[in-house]
This record gives sequence, C-alpha cells and structure tokens, in this order.
Amino acid sequence: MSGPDGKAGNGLSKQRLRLWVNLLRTTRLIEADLREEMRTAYRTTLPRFDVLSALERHAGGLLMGELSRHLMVSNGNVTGIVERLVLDGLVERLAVEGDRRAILVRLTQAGAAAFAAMAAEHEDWVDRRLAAIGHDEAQTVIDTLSSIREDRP
Amino acid sequence: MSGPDGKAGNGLSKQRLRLWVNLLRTTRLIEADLREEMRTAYRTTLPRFDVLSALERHAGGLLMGELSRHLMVSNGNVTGIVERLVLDGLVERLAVEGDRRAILVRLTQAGAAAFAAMAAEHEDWVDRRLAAIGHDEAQTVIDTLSSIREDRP
DNA sequence: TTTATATAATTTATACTTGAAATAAAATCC
DNA sequence: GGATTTTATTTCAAGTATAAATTATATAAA
Repeated sequence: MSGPDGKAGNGLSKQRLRLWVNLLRTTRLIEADLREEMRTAYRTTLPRFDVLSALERHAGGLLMGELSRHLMVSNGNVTGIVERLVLDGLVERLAVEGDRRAILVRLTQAGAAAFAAMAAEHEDWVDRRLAAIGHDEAQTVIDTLSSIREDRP
Repeated sequence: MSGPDGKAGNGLSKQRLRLWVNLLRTTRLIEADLREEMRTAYRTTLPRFDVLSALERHAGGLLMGELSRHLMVSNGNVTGIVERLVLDGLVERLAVEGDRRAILVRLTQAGAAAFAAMAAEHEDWVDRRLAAIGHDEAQTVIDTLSSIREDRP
C-alpha cells in the first residue's frame, strides 16, 4: 500500500493529502487571525461568536441539539458555552411547550445588539483576509468544498 | 457599511464570507471523521498524530518552539501534548548542545514505528474522504488556498 | 397499562487550547 | 563586566472540546 501504484500510495492519493493539509493550514491561519481580532476588539471568542451567529440566523431560537448540529460540536460543549453566554446576558434559555426535555436557546436584546455590532466587523475582517480572492475563484473553491461535504457514506 | 455598495456589504465581500464559511465547515467535517478514525483504530488523537507527523518529517528532531510554529498552536499547548507522548514512550526530550534553554524533541523507535503504522492508514482515510476530487481540481484549490496564506500583512 | 426503546440535555473525566505570567538562559549593549 | 533585552520553554487559569455515563422525558410495543 505504499508503492507508486498502491491504493494509498499513488499520485492522486498524495495530491488529495496535499489538499487536506492545505485546507487545514489555511483554516487554522484564518481562525487564528479572527480569534485575535475577536479578542482584542470585542473581548470575546470564536465559539461564542459562532453560537450568537447561529442564533441570529434563527430568530425563533434553537434547541440545544440543533445548535450542536449547526456548529458541529458536541452536546456537552454547547451546554458550557451557552451557560457562559447566559451569565453574560446575551442569550436566554426557555422551556419548550410540549416537550419538557428540550430547551430553546434564543438571543436576548443585548445579545442581538452585541452580535450586530460584531457581525459587520467580522465580515470586514474576512473580506480583508481573503482580499486576494475574486468572486469566480471563490466560487470554484466553494463548489469543490461542497462536493467534498456531500460525498459522505 | 451595510448597503450593497458599502465596503463590507458588497457582493464580493459576501462571497468571500461564503468561502470562509465553506472552508470552516468542510475542515471541521473532515477533522471530525479523522478524529473518529484515529480514536477507534489507534486509540489516539489528532493533535498527537500531528506532533508525530511533524517529527517524522524532521529526523533530527525539532525544538519545542519549532514544533509549535509548524503546528500553528501555542507554546504551552505543545508542552502538554509532548509530555503525554513522552509518558507513552513515543517521543523523547533531549538537551541541546550549546543552548541550555532549548529542548530537542525526537521520535523514539517506538514512536517512529507507531507513526509508520498510522501514516499509511491516514493517507488512505484522506484519500477516501476526498474521493470526489480529481488531481486538477485539487490543484486549483491548493493554489487558491496558497495565495490566501501568502497574502498576509 | 407496563415495558422497552429512543431522544434531549447535562454531567463527568480527560484532553486540548489559548494568552499571559514566570523562569531561566543567552545575546546585546554600554 | 554588569545591566538590559531577547529568546526558549514552562506554568497557570480559564475556556473549549470530546466521549461516555446519567437523568429525565417521550414514544412505541406488548
């Protein structure tokens, strides 16, 4: 499985590995930049921003489990982040009519305001960070990434 | 800054934001798959694998700081991961001749063997995960990602 | 109904991660 | 040579993350 014609040793396999390494390195680099911006400009973190962002896109709120799936992080993780956001008054937890297991999470007014302030800036940061990329070039990459995500067992 | 012609509100800015979201989602999805594979097949984690991988590419060993830069994670983080790898006997720490501050980290024989076993499988996993992508398509994305990384202040 | 199974969320234990402060050693300055 | 600054690493506190176990509720089956 390691020769030039083996299943995992051929050129295409190596090329895909290169692609993965590039994906990982680039994402980490941008994440580090954004984290730094979040920290210095708003004294907050990326995970917090991600939660607020998901809730902003769902005005009616999200269940803990939905939030977990949207952000692709574990259940218990969301519990902790939401807990801290509740302490900061940016988010509220509400009982769900008809299912006493479930908990609905929603932005408070303060949370919505805080997020609105951050979101425009965030888009700006990303815009600057990806300034080298044009519309069509971006679309090409988006299409490739989408096809990767859709190709799942 | 939010109208269709504003600095951060125009179409190109939105498109770049879409690209970033796609990048993040795709990377997280693949990372989750790989973590699961690492966990079930080798009872190890991605950060551990990353450290072994970096050391394997540098037979002479790496300083803690070099390791930290290679992996793009903080100094203190590397200290912890290496510590656990040392406990497992996969890695060793050596004094550096001529600089008593520095520490050289190197794979042990056991570490090299453990990594070799994992590496082929890892390439295989990535190959399967990116099976939808051809060589040229991969190259296009790699080029775009490289240009993003190189465009830094 | 009673039992069994599935679902929603939390808790727990452990590991990873960061940024800042602390330590220690080297390099530079004067 | 001694003071200052830089460099290499560790320590620390807080937060993020996972997987597994647990609690509580809901749904289905017998």
